[in-house]
Amino acid sequence: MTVVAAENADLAIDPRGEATRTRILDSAEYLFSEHGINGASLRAIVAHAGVNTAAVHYHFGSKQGLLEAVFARRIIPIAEERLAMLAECREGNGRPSLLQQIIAAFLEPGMRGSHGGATFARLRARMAADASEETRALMAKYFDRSSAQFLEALAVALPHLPPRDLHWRFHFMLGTMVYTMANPGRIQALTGDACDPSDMDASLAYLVPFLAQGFQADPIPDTTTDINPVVMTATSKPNGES
Amino acid sequence: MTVVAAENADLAIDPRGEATRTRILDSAEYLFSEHGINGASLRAIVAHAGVNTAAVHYHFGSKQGLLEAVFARRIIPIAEERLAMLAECREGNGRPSLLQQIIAAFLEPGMRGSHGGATFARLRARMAADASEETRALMAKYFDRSSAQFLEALAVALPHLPPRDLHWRFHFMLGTMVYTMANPGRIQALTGDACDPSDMDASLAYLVPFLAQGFQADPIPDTTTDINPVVMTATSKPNGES
DNA sequence: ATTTGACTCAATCAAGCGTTTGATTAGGGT
DNA sequence: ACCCTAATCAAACGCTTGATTGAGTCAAAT
Repeated sequence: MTVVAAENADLAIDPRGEATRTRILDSAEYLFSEHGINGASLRAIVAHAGVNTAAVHYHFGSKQGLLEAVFARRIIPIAEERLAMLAECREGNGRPSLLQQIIAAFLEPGMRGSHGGATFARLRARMAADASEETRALMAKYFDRSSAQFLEALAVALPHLPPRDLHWRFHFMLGTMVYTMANPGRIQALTGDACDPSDMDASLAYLVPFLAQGFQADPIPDTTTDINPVVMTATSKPNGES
Repeated sequence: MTVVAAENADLAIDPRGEATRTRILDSAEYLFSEHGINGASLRAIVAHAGVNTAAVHYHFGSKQGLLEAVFARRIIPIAEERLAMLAECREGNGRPSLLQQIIAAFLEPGMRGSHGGATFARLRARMAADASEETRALMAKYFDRSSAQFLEALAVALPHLPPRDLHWRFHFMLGTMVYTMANPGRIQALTGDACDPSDMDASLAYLVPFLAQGFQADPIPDTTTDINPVVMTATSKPNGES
Protein backbone atom coordinates (compact mmCIF):
# COMPACT_ATOMS: atom_id res chain seq x y z
CA MET A 1 0.00 0.00 0.00
CA THR A 2 1.48 3.27 -1.07
CA VAL A 3 -1.44 5.24 0.26
CA VAL A 4 0.35 6.18 3.47
CA ALA A 5 0.52 9.84 2.53
CA ALA A 6 1.05 12.68 4.96
CA GLU A 7 -2.22 12.55 6.79
CA ASN A 8 -0.87 14.17 9.89
CA ALA A 9 0.73 17.55 9.52
CA ASP A 10 3.60 16.37 11.69
CA LEU A 11 4.68 13.88 9.12
CA ALA A 12 4.44 16.30 6.22
CA ILE A 13 8.09 17.21 6.28
CA ASP A 14 8.54 17.90 2.62
CA PRO A 15 6.75 21.16 1.80
CA ARG A 16 6.37 20.07 -1.80
CA GLY A 17 3.77 17.56 -0.66
CA GLU A 18 1.19 20.03 0.55
CA ALA A 19 1.63 22.33 -2.44
CA THR A 20 1.16 19.49 -4.92
CA ARG A 21 -1.76 18.14 -2.94
CA THR A 22 -3.52 21.48 -3.01
CA ARG A 23 -2.86 22.02 -6.70
CA ILE A 24 -4.33 18.62 -7.47
CA LEU A 25 -7.36 19.32 -5.29
CA ASP A 26 -7.97 22.69 -6.93
CA SER A 27 -7.64 21.36 -10.46
CA ALA A 28 -9.79 18.34 -9.70
CA GLU A 29 -12.48 20.51 -8.13
CA TYR A 30 -12.53 22.75 -11.17
CA LEU A 31 -12.50 20.02 -13.81
CA PHE A 32 -14.93 17.77 -11.95
CA SER A 33 -17.38 20.64 -11.72
CA GLU A 34 -16.84 21.68 -15.33
CA HIS A 35 -16.93 18.33 -17.12
CA GLY A 36 -18.46 15.98 -14.59
CA ILE A 37 -16.80 13.25 -12.61
CA ASN A 38 -16.62 10.76 -15.43
CA GLY A 39 -15.98 13.51 -17.93
CA ALA A 40 -12.85 14.80 -16.24
CA SER A 41 -10.02 12.33 -16.73
CA LEU A 42 -7.08 12.00 -14.40
CA ARG A 43 -4.83 12.93 -17.28
CA ALA A 44 -6.67 16.19 -17.78
CA ILE A 45 -6.51 16.91 -14.06
CA VAL A 46 -2.78 16.31 -13.74
CA ALA A 47 -2.15 18.31 -16.90
CA HIS A 48 -4.13 21.23 -15.47
CA ALA A 49 -2.32 20.94 -12.16
CA GLY A 50 1.09 20.55 -13.75
CA VAL A 51 1.90 17.36 -11.86
CA ASN A 52 2.43 13.73 -12.67
CA THR A 53 -0.27 11.13 -12.92
CA ALA A 54 1.25 9.04 -10.18
CA ALA A 55 1.05 11.95 -7.76
CA VAL A 56 -2.72 11.57 -7.65
CA HIS A 57 -2.48 7.94 -6.65
CA TYR A 58 0.30 8.66 -4.23
CA HIS A 59 -1.69 11.30 -2.37
CA PHE A 60 -5.24 10.06 -2.79
CA GLY A 61 -5.02 6.41 -3.72
CA SER A 62 -7.50 6.50 -6.58
CA LYS A 63 -9.77 8.76 -8.56
CA GLN A 64 -12.56 8.04 -6.09
CA GLY A 65 -10.23 8.94 -3.24
CA LEU A 66 -9.43 12.19 -4.97
CA LEU A 67 -13.12 12.96 -5.34
CA GLU A 68 -13.68 12.24 -1.67
CA ALA A 69 -10.83 14.54 -0.70
CA VAL A 70 -12.13 17.31 -2.94
CA PHE A 71 -15.58 16.89 -1.44
CA ALA A 72 -14.53 16.64 2.20
CA ARG A 73 -12.29 19.69 2.02
CA ARG A 74 -15.29 21.92 1.33
CA ILE A 75 -18.28 20.13 2.83
CA ILE A 76 -16.92 19.93 6.35
CA PRO A 77 -16.56 23.70 6.81
CA ILE A 78 -19.90 24.15 5.08
CA ALA A 79 -21.61 21.80 7.52
CA GLU A 80 -19.98 23.59 10.44
CA GLU A 81 -21.10 26.99 9.26
CA ARG A 82 -24.58 25.64 8.67
CA LEU A 83 -24.90 24.48 12.24
CA ALA A 84 -23.38 27.71 13.54
CA MET A 85 -25.95 29.77 11.67
CA LEU A 86 -28.69 27.48 12.86
CA ALA A 87 -27.57 28.03 16.43
CA GLU A 88 -27.80 31.76 15.85
CA CYS A 89 -31.39 31.29 14.72
CA ARG A 90 -32.23 29.40 17.90
CA GLU A 91 -30.77 32.04 20.20
CA GLY A 92 -32.91 34.87 18.94
CA ASN A 93 -36.05 32.86 18.40
CA GLY A 94 -39.27 34.75 17.94
CA ARG A 95 -37.69 37.22 15.59
CA PRO A 96 -39.55 38.00 12.38
CA SER A 97 -39.35 35.27 9.76
CA LEU A 98 -37.61 32.59 11.75
CA LEU A 99 -38.45 30.23 8.91
CA GLN A 100 -36.51 32.31 6.42
CA GLN A 101 -33.57 32.41 8.79
CA ILE A 102 -33.47 28.63 9.06
CA ILE A 103 -33.68 28.26 5.30
CA ALA A 104 -30.94 30.82 4.83
CA ALA A 105 -28.80 29.04 7.41
CA PHE A 106 -29.09 25.89 5.36
CA LEU A 107 -28.51 27.42 1.95
CA GLU A 108 -26.04 30.25 2.48
CA PRO A 109 -22.88 28.39 3.56
CA GLY A 110 -22.97 26.20 0.50
CA MET A 111 -23.92 28.80 -2.06
CA ARG A 112 -21.90 31.83 -1.06
CA GLY A 113 -18.32 32.26 -2.14
CA SER A 114 -16.77 31.25 1.15
CA HIS A 115 -16.29 27.54 0.53
CA GLY A 116 -15.31 26.95 -3.03
CA GLY A 117 -18.00 29.22 -4.39
CA ALA A 118 -19.87 28.45 -7.57
CA THR A 119 -17.27 25.90 -8.64
CA PHE A 120 -17.79 23.59 -5.69
CA ALA A 121 -21.52 24.26 -5.82
CA ARG A 122 -21.62 22.96 -9.37
CA LEU A 123 -19.65 19.91 -8.33
CA ARG A 124 -22.15 19.16 -5.60
CA ALA A 125 -24.95 19.45 -8.11
CA ARG A 126 -23.17 17.01 -10.40
CA MET A 127 -22.64 14.58 -7.58
CA ALA A 128 -26.30 14.78 -6.64
CA ALA A 129 -27.27 13.72 -10.15
CA ASP A 130 -24.52 11.14 -10.43
CA ALA A 131 -25.46 7.51 -10.67
CA SER A 132 -22.67 5.69 -8.89
CA GLU A 133 -23.43 4.26 -5.51
CA GLU A 134 -20.05 5.37 -4.19
CA THR A 135 -20.75 9.01 -4.94
CA ARG A 136 -24.21 8.77 -3.48
CA ALA A 137 -22.89 7.21 -0.30
CA LEU A 138 -20.19 9.84 -0.08
CA MET A 139 -22.74 12.64 -0.15
CA ALA A 140 -25.05 10.94 2.30
CA LYS A 141 -22.19 10.40 4.72
CA TYR A 142 -21.66 14.11 5.16
CA PHE A 143 -25.21 15.19 4.55
CA ASP A 144 -27.32 13.16 6.93
CA ARG A 145 -25.32 14.58 9.78
CA SER A 146 -26.78 18.07 9.50
CA SER A 147 -30.10 17.46 7.82
CA ALA A 148 -31.67 15.97 10.92
CA GLN A 149 -31.00 19.09 12.93
CA PHE A 150 -32.48 21.30 10.25
CA LEU A 151 -35.55 19.14 9.97
CA GLU A 152 -35.98 19.48 13.71
CA ALA A 153 -35.63 23.26 13.57
CA LEU A 154 -38.09 23.45 10.70
CA ALA A 155 -40.56 21.34 12.65
CA VAL A 156 -40.37 23.86 15.48
CA ALA A 157 -40.92 26.76 13.11
CA LEU A 158 -43.82 24.94 11.43
CA PRO A 159 -45.57 23.15 14.29
CA HIS A 160 -48.77 22.56 12.32
CA LEU A 161 -46.98 20.67 9.54
CA PRO A 162 -46.94 16.86 9.67
CA PRO A 163 -43.48 15.27 9.36
CA ARG A 164 -44.38 13.74 6.04
CA ASP A 165 -45.10 17.11 4.45
CA LEU A 166 -42.01 18.55 6.08
CA HIS A 167 -39.81 15.88 4.57
CA TRP A 168 -41.24 16.41 1.12
CA ARG A 169 -40.73 20.14 1.29
CA PHE A 170 -37.23 19.75 2.60
CA HIS A 171 -36.61 17.54 -0.40
CA PHE A 172 -38.02 20.23 -2.67
CA MET A 173 -35.69 22.76 -1.05
CA LEU A 174 -32.73 20.54 -1.91
CA GLY A 175 -33.98 20.40 -5.47
CA THR A 176 -34.11 24.15 -5.96
CA MET A 177 -30.72 24.53 -4.30
CA VAL A 178 -29.01 21.89 -6.40
CA TYR A 179 -30.60 22.96 -9.65
CA THR A 180 -29.77 26.60 -9.08
CA MET A 181 -26.18 25.69 -8.31
CA ALA A 182 -25.96 23.41 -11.32
CA ASN A 183 -27.36 25.84 -13.86
CA PRO A 184 -25.97 29.25 -13.03
CA GLY A 185 -26.60 30.41 -16.58
CA ARG A 186 -30.09 29.08 -17.04
CA ILE A 187 -31.89 32.15 -15.76
CA GLN A 188 -30.15 34.33 -18.28
CA ALA A 189 -31.54 32.18 -21.05
CA LEU A 190 -35.05 32.76 -19.70
CA THR A 191 -35.01 36.42 -18.78
CA GLY A 192 -32.66 37.66 -21.45
CA ASP A 193 -30.10 39.36 -19.26
CA ALA A 194 -32.11 40.57 -16.31
CA CYS A 195 -30.02 39.02 -13.60
CA ASP A 196 -26.49 37.86 -12.98
CA PRO A 197 -26.83 34.19 -12.18
CA SER A 198 -23.22 33.42 -11.42
CA ASP A 199 -23.64 35.58 -8.33
CA MET A 200 -25.29 33.30 -5.84
CA ASP A 201 -26.38 36.20 -3.63
CA ALA A 202 -29.08 37.12 -6.11
CA SER A 203 -30.19 33.50 -6.24
CA LEU A 204 -30.51 33.43 -2.47
CA ALA A 205 -32.47 36.67 -2.35
CA TYR A 206 -35.12 35.13 -4.58
CA LEU A 207 -34.84 31.56 -3.37
CA VAL A 208 -35.26 32.02 0.38
CA PRO A 209 -38.62 33.83 0.30
CA PHE A 210 -39.92 31.45 -2.35
CA LEU A 211 -39.06 28.44 -0.23
CA ALA A 212 -40.35 29.99 2.97
CA GLN A 213 -43.68 30.61 1.29
CA GLY A 214 -43.81 27.07 -0.03
CA PHE A 215 -43.07 25.63 3.40
CA GLN A 216 -46.03 27.55 4.77
CA ALA A 217 -48.53 25.94 2.43
CA ASP A 218 -51.34 23.97 4.01
CA PRO A 219 -50.58 20.32 4.72
CA ILE A 220 -51.62 17.87 2.05
CA PRO A 221 -54.67 15.83 3.12
CA ASP A 222 -53.88 12.16 3.45
CA THR A 223 -55.48 10.55 0.40
CA THR A 224 -53.83 7.21 -0.07
CA THR A 225 -56.52 6.02 -2.45
CA ASP A 226 -57.85 9.32 -3.74
CA ILE A 227 -55.56 11.93 -5.25
CA ASN A 228 -55.92 15.68 -5.23
CA PRO A 229 -58.42 16.52 -7.98
CA VAL A 230 -56.25 19.32 -9.31
CA VAL A 231 -53.59 16.81 -10.25
CA MET A 232 -56.14 14.58 -11.93
CA THR A 233 -57.13 16.82 -14.81
CA ALA A 234 -56.30 14.66 -17.84
CA THR A 235 -55.18 11.25 -16.77
CA SER A 236 -57.26 8.33 -17.92
CA LYS A 237 -60.49 9.70 -19.30
CA PRO A 238 -60.26 12.18 -22.14
CA ASN A 239 -63.50 14.04 -21.39
CA GLY A 240 -64.31 13.07 -17.89
CA GLU A 241 -64.51 15.50 -14.99
CA SER A 242 -63.76 14.45 -11.49
CA MET B 1 -50.91 1.35 -53.80
CA THR B 2 -49.36 -1.99 -54.52
CA VAL B 3 -46.38 -0.63 -56.36
CA VAL B 4 -43.71 -0.12 -53.79
CA ALA B 5 -44.22 0.46 -50.11
CA ALA B 6 -40.73 1.81 -49.76
CA GLU B 7 -41.49 5.14 -51.39
CA ASN B 8 -42.66 6.78 -48.18
CA ALA B 9 -40.75 4.85 -45.61
CA ASP B 10 -37.42 4.33 -47.31
CA LEU B 11 -35.78 2.57 -44.43
CA ALA B 12 -38.57 0.94 -42.48
CA ILE B 13 -39.66 -1.85 -44.77
CA ASP B 14 -38.31 -4.79 -42.90
CA PRO B 15 -40.40 -5.31 -39.76
CA ARG B 16 -37.33 -6.66 -38.00
CA GLY B 17 -35.91 -3.16 -38.25
CA GLU B 18 -38.60 -1.51 -36.16
CA ALA B 19 -38.45 -4.22 -33.53
CA THR B 20 -34.69 -3.91 -33.23
CA ARG B 21 -34.89 -0.14 -33.24
CA THR B 22 -37.39 -0.15 -30.42
CA ARG B 23 -35.42 -2.66 -28.39
CA ILE B 24 -32.32 -0.51 -28.71
CA LEU B 25 -34.25 2.60 -27.73
CA ASP B 26 -35.76 0.91 -24.70
CA SER B 27 -32.47 -0.50 -23.49
CA ALA B 28 -30.67 2.79 -24.06
CA GLU B 29 -33.36 4.71 -22.22
CA TYR B 30 -33.11 2.36 -19.28
CA LEU B 31 -29.32 2.19 -19.08
CA PHE B 32 -28.81 5.90 -19.76
CA SER B 33 -31.17 6.70 -16.90
CA GLU B 34 -29.63 4.10 -14.62
CA HIS B 35 -25.92 4.72 -15.15
CA GLY B 36 -25.77 8.09 -16.82
CA ILE B 37 -24.97 8.89 -20.42
CA ASN B 38 -21.23 8.44 -20.07
CA GLY B 39 -21.70 5.56 -17.68
CA ALA B 40 -23.77 3.45 -20.05
CA SER B 41 -21.57 2.02 -22.77
CA LEU B 42 -22.79 0.99 -26.16
CA ARG B 43 -21.68 -2.53 -25.41
CA ALA B 44 -23.85 -2.66 -22.32
CA ILE B 45 -26.78 -1.28 -24.29
CA VAL B 46 -26.53 -3.77 -27.13
CA ALA B 47 -26.03 -6.61 -24.66
CA HIS B 48 -29.18 -5.55 -22.79
CA ALA B 49 -31.09 -5.23 -26.06
CA GLY B 50 -29.77 -8.51 -27.45
CA VAL B 51 -28.50 -6.93 -30.65
CA ASN B 52 -25.15 -6.25 -32.23
CA THR B 53 -23.00 -3.19 -31.81
CA ALA B 54 -23.26 -2.29 -35.46
CA ALA B 55 -27.03 -2.14 -35.24
CA VAL B 56 -26.78 1.00 -33.15
CA HIS B 57 -24.64 2.74 -35.71
CA TYR B 58 -26.79 1.47 -38.52
CA HIS B 59 -29.96 2.90 -37.02
CA PHE B 60 -28.72 5.95 -35.16
CA GLY B 61 -25.30 6.76 -36.55
CA SER B 62 -23.58 7.34 -33.24
CA LYS B 63 -24.10 7.23 -29.51
CA GLN B 64 -25.14 10.88 -29.56
CA GLY B 65 -27.64 10.09 -32.29
CA LEU B 66 -29.02 7.31 -30.15
CA LEU B 67 -29.38 9.66 -27.21
CA GLU B 68 -31.23 12.17 -29.37
CA ALA B 69 -33.58 9.47 -30.65
CA VAL B 70 -34.25 8.25 -27.11
CA PHE B 71 -34.94 11.80 -26.00
CA ALA B 72 -37.07 12.85 -28.94
CA ARG B 73 -39.27 9.77 -28.77
CA ARG B 74 -40.56 10.82 -25.35
CA ILE B 75 -40.21 14.57 -25.19
CA ILE B 76 -42.32 15.33 -28.24
CA PRO B 77 -45.48 13.67 -26.86
CA ILE B 78 -44.75 15.20 -23.48
CA ALA B 79 -44.59 18.70 -24.95
CA GLU B 80 -47.82 18.09 -26.84
CA GLU B 81 -49.64 16.90 -23.76
CA ARG B 82 -48.30 19.86 -21.81
CA LEU B 83 -49.76 22.32 -24.26
CA ALA B 84 -53.02 20.39 -24.43
CA MET B 85 -53.40 20.54 -20.67
CA LEU B 86 -52.50 24.20 -20.70
CA ALA B 87 -55.23 24.83 -23.25
CA GLU B 88 -57.69 23.09 -20.93
CA CYS B 89 -56.67 25.50 -18.19
CA ARG B 90 -57.32 28.48 -20.44
CA GLU B 91 -60.78 27.32 -21.43
CA GLY B 92 -62.16 27.13 -17.97
CA ASN B 93 -60.34 30.14 -16.54
CA GLY B 94 -61.61 31.51 -13.30
CA ARG B 95 -61.90 28.08 -11.76
CA PRO B 96 -60.41 27.58 -8.32
CA SER B 97 -56.65 27.37 -8.20
CA LEU B 98 -55.84 28.22 -11.79
CA LEU B 99 -52.23 28.51 -10.70
CA GLN B 100 -52.13 24.93 -9.51
CA GLN B 101 -53.68 23.78 -12.75
CA ILE B 102 -51.00 25.51 -14.81
CA ILE B 103 -48.26 24.01 -12.66
CA ALA B 104 -49.84 20.58 -12.92
CA ALA B 105 -50.13 20.99 -16.69
CA PHE B 106 -46.40 21.60 -16.83
CA LEU B 107 -45.34 18.83 -14.47
CA GLU B 108 -47.77 15.98 -15.01
CA PRO B 109 -47.03 14.91 -18.58
CA GLY B 110 -43.37 14.45 -17.80
CA MET B 111 -43.70 12.82 -14.42
CA ARG B 112 -46.59 10.48 -14.84
CA GLY B 113 -46.20 7.02 -16.29
CA SER B 114 -47.55 7.90 -19.71
CA HIS B 115 -44.33 8.79 -21.47
CA GLY B 116 -41.53 6.61 -20.26
CA GLY B 117 -42.44 7.07 -16.64
CA ALA B 118 -39.84 7.28 -13.95
CA THR B 119 -37.16 5.86 -16.23
CA PHE B 120 -37.31 8.66 -18.76
CA ALA B 121 -37.80 11.17 -15.98
CA ARG B 122 -34.50 10.10 -14.45
CA LEU B 123 -32.82 10.36 -17.82
CA ARG B 124 -34.06 13.92 -18.20
CA ALA B 125 -32.68 14.75 -14.78
CA ARG B 126 -29.32 13.32 -15.76
CA MET B 127 -29.28 15.27 -18.96
CA ALA B 128 -30.11 18.47 -17.08
CA ALA B 129 -27.05 17.97 -14.90
CA ASP B 130 -24.85 16.80 -17.73
CA ALA B 131 -21.96 18.91 -18.79
CA SER B 132 -21.68 18.39 -22.52
CA GLU B 133 -22.79 21.22 -24.73
CA GLU B 134 -24.45 18.78 -27.13
CA THR B 135 -26.74 17.41 -24.45
CA ARG B 136 -27.56 20.87 -23.21
CA ALA B 137 -28.41 22.06 -26.71
CA LEU B 138 -30.50 18.98 -27.27
CA MET B 139 -32.64 19.72 -24.23
CA ALA B 140 -32.97 23.40 -25.00
CA LYS B 141 -34.10 22.61 -28.53
CA TYR B 142 -37.22 20.84 -27.30
CA PHE B 143 -37.70 22.80 -24.09
CA ASP B 144 -37.71 26.45 -25.09
CA ARG B 145 -40.65 25.73 -27.35
CA SER B 146 -43.13 25.20 -24.54
CA SER B 147 -41.63 27.19 -21.70
CA ALA B 148 -42.57 30.54 -23.22
CA GLN B 149 -46.24 29.64 -23.31
CA PHE B 150 -46.19 28.51 -19.70
CA LEU B 151 -44.45 31.66 -18.59
CA GLU B 152 -47.14 33.63 -20.34
CA ALA B 153 -49.90 31.66 -18.65
CA LEU B 154 -48.25 32.05 -15.27
CA ALA B 155 -47.97 35.81 -15.83
CA VAL B 156 -51.73 35.92 -16.39
CA ALA B 157 -52.39 33.93 -13.23
CA LEU B 158 -49.99 36.12 -11.24
CA PRO B 159 -50.54 39.61 -12.63
CA HIS B 160 -48.89 41.33 -9.68
CA LEU B 161 -45.58 39.48 -10.13
CA PRO B 162 -42.77 41.20 -12.08
CA PRO B 163 -41.31 39.11 -14.92
CA ARG B 164 -38.00 38.84 -13.11
CA ASP B 165 -39.52 37.15 -10.09
CA LEU B 166 -41.61 34.97 -12.36
CA HIS B 167 -38.54 33.75 -14.22
CA TRP B 168 -36.73 32.95 -11.01
CA ARG B 169 -39.65 30.98 -9.63
CA PHE B 170 -40.13 29.13 -12.90
CA HIS B 171 -36.49 28.19 -12.60
CA PHE B 172 -37.08 26.97 -9.05
CA MET B 173 -39.98 24.88 -10.29
CA LEU B 174 -37.69 23.20 -12.80
CA GLY B 175 -35.29 22.49 -9.97
CA THR B 176 -37.80 20.71 -7.79
CA MET B 177 -39.09 18.79 -10.77
CA VAL B 178 -35.70 17.62 -11.95
CA TYR B 179 -34.44 16.79 -8.48
CA THR B 180 -37.55 14.85 -7.60
CA MET B 181 -37.28 12.90 -10.83
CA ALA B 182 -33.61 12.26 -10.31
CA ASN B 183 -33.82 11.03 -6.73
CA PRO B 184 -36.92 8.90 -6.46
CA GLY B 185 -35.49 7.15 -3.41
CA ARG B 186 -34.26 10.16 -1.53
CA ILE B 187 -37.45 10.79 0.38
CA GLN B 188 -37.40 7.31 1.78
CA ALA B 189 -34.01 7.99 3.27
CA LEU B 190 -35.44 11.02 5.04
CA THR B 191 -38.78 9.81 6.24
CA GLY B 192 -37.95 6.20 6.86
CA ASP B 193 -40.58 4.54 4.72
CA ALA B 194 -43.48 6.94 4.92
CA CYS B 195 -44.01 7.36 1.21
CA ASP B 196 -43.49 5.49 -2.01
CA PRO B 197 -41.20 7.72 -4.01
CA SER B 198 -41.05 5.71 -7.21
CA ASP B 199 -44.69 6.57 -7.69
CA MET B 200 -44.62 10.05 -9.14
CA ASP B 201 -48.27 10.68 -8.32
CA ALA B 202 -47.41 11.13 -4.69
CA SER B 203 -44.62 13.51 -5.63
CA LEU B 204 -47.03 15.59 -7.66
CA ALA B 205 -49.60 15.72 -4.90
CA TYR B 206 -47.05 17.34 -2.62
CA LEU B 207 -45.12 19.28 -5.22
CA VAL B 208 -47.92 21.19 -6.93
CA PRO B 209 -49.33 22.92 -3.83
CA PHE B 210 -45.82 23.66 -2.58
CA LEU B 211 -44.89 25.35 -5.84
CA ALA B 212 -48.18 27.19 -6.11
CA GLN B 213 -47.66 28.63 -2.66
CA GLY B 214 -44.12 29.66 -3.52
CA PHE B 215 -45.23 31.36 -6.71
CA GLN B 216 -47.65 33.43 -4.65
CA ALA B 217 -44.97 34.91 -2.42
CA ASP B 218 -44.58 38.68 -2.47
CA PRO B 219 -42.25 40.04 -5.13
CA ILE B 220 -38.68 40.60 -4.07
CA PRO B 221 -37.92 44.32 -3.67
CA ASP B 222 -35.29 45.51 -6.10
CA THR B 223 -32.15 45.92 -4.02
CA THR B 224 -29.24 45.91 -6.39
CA THR B 225 -26.86 47.32 -3.80
CA ASP B 226 -28.53 46.28 -0.56
CA ILE B 227 -29.33 42.65 0.18
CA ASN B 228 -32.18 41.26 2.18
CA PRO B 229 -31.03 41.43 5.81
CA VAL B 230 -32.33 37.96 6.52
CA VAL B 231 -29.81 36.53 4.13
CA MET B 232 -26.99 38.50 5.70
CA THR B 233 -26.84 36.93 9.10
CA ALA B 234 -23.39 35.41 9.36
CA THR B 235 -21.32 36.39 6.39
CA SER B 236 -18.44 37.81 8.40
CA LYS B 237 -15.35 35.79 7.82
CA PRO B 238 -13.78 34.64 11.06
CA ASN B 239 -10.47 33.49 9.67
CA GLY B 240 -10.38 35.08 6.28
CA GLU B 241 -11.09 33.36 3.04
CA SER B 242 -9.21 32.02 0.12
C1' DA C 1 -36.43 -19.64 -58.06
C1' DT C 2 -33.81 -16.03 -58.15
C1' DT C 3 -32.52 -11.60 -57.12
C1' DT C 4 -32.55 -7.81 -54.28
C1' DG C 5 -31.45 -5.00 -50.49
C1' DA C 6 -32.41 -4.05 -45.74
C1' DC C 7 -30.35 -5.80 -41.90
C1' DT C 8 -27.13 -8.50 -38.66
C1' DC C 9 -22.92 -10.41 -37.25
C1' DA C 10 -18.01 -11.28 -35.50
C1' DA C 11 -13.79 -9.20 -35.74
C1' DT C 12 -11.07 -5.34 -35.43
C1' DC C 13 -9.39 -0.49 -34.98
C1' DA C 14 -7.18 3.54 -32.69
C1' DA C 15 -7.77 6.18 -28.71
C1' DG C 16 -8.37 6.93 -24.14
C1' DC C 17 -9.14 5.26 -19.50
C1' DG C 18 -7.45 4.39 -14.37
C1' DT C 19 -3.76 2.30 -12.38
C1' DT C 20 0.92 0.44 -11.46
C1' DT C 21 5.70 0.14 -11.69
C1' DG C 22 10.68 1.06 -10.85
C1' DA C 23 13.86 4.56 -10.90
C1' DT C 24 15.11 9.25 -9.34
C1' DT C 25 15.18 13.41 -6.65
C1' DA C 26 15.50 16.14 -2.41
C1' DG C 27 16.42 16.78 2.50
C1' DG C 28 16.58 16.03 7.60
C1' DG C 29 18.47 12.64 11.35
C1' DT C 30 22.03 9.80 13.41
C1' DA D 1 29.53 11.29 5.19
C1' DC D 2 25.80 7.94 5.18
C1' DC D 3 21.08 6.04 5.05
C1' DC D 4 16.22 6.49 5.19
C1' DT D 5 11.98 8.22 3.64
C1' DA D 6 8.74 11.24 1.52
C1' DA D 7 7.81 12.90 -3.02
C1' DT D 8 7.99 13.02 -7.94
C1' DC D 9 8.73 11.34 -12.50
C1' DA D 10 8.57 8.84 -17.20
C1' DA D 11 6.84 4.84 -19.05
C1' DA D 12 4.09 1.30 -19.54
C1' DC D 13 0.31 -1.83 -17.96
C1' DG D 14 -4.31 -4.18 -19.06
C1' DC D 15 -8.64 -2.86 -20.19
C1' DT D 16 -12.75 -0.45 -22.11
C1' DT D 17 -14.49 2.89 -25.07
C1' DG D 18 -17.04 4.41 -29.60
C1' DA D 19 -16.65 3.41 -34.15
C1' DT D 20 -15.78 0.70 -38.55
C1' DT D 21 -15.46 -3.06 -41.73
C1' DG D 22 -16.73 -6.83 -45.01
C1' DA D 23 -18.90 -11.00 -45.19
C1' DG D 24 -23.11 -13.13 -44.37
C1' DT D 25 -28.42 -13.71 -43.42
C1' DC D 26 -33.13 -13.73 -44.65
C1' DA D 27 -37.73 -12.02 -45.95
C1' DA D 28 -39.90 -10.07 -49.79
C1' DA D 29 -40.27 -8.53 -54.66
C1' DT D 30 -39.82 -10.02 -59.30
